[in-house]
Amino acid sequence: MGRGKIVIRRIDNSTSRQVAFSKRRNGLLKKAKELAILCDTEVGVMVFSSTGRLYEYSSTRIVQDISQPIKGGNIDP
Amino acid sequence: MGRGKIVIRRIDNSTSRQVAFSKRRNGLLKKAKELAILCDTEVGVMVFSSTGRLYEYSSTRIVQDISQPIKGGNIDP
DNA sequence: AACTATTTATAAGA
DNA sequence: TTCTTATAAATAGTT
Repeated sequence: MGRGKIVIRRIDNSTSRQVAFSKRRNGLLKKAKELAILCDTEVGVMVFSSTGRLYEYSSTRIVQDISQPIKGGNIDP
Repeated sequence: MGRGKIVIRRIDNSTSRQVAFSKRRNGLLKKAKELAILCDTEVGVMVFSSTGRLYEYSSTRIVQDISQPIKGGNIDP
């Protein structure tokens, strides 16, 4: 999908790899969102950069939901 | 990316929605794998069909890893 | 499931 | 890093 065909293999050049990461990460999250909306399904995507930064998408608030104390539960007294 | 442009909104027709789900789900998983390989990063994708079936991709074996007892740990004595 | 016209994503370059 | 553009790739509609 670009000026030239590429093979799917680790990009050696660090700068090129970073640029590709930024572009493709955005593309992946966009696709995930489209899939969830168009097909009315649950989709979750997690991407970690090499520096450990998290980029994510989820069609529902799974993580946020459990971050709240459970009423009458035994996790957060 | 097709014969006609579409708007990103739930596909009403059940058959069309199922077809789109199959095509786009595959596309998303492919993209996730490409991102992980090209950019040497950790990527995880989960997709649930409307019937609850799971389709997933992960660049590393996060879930499988913790399914094994931790040596000297306190989880599985 | 296969086919293709088109749209979309994106590689390379500025 | 952001914008541009040529081209590869994904996919919508069709068969």
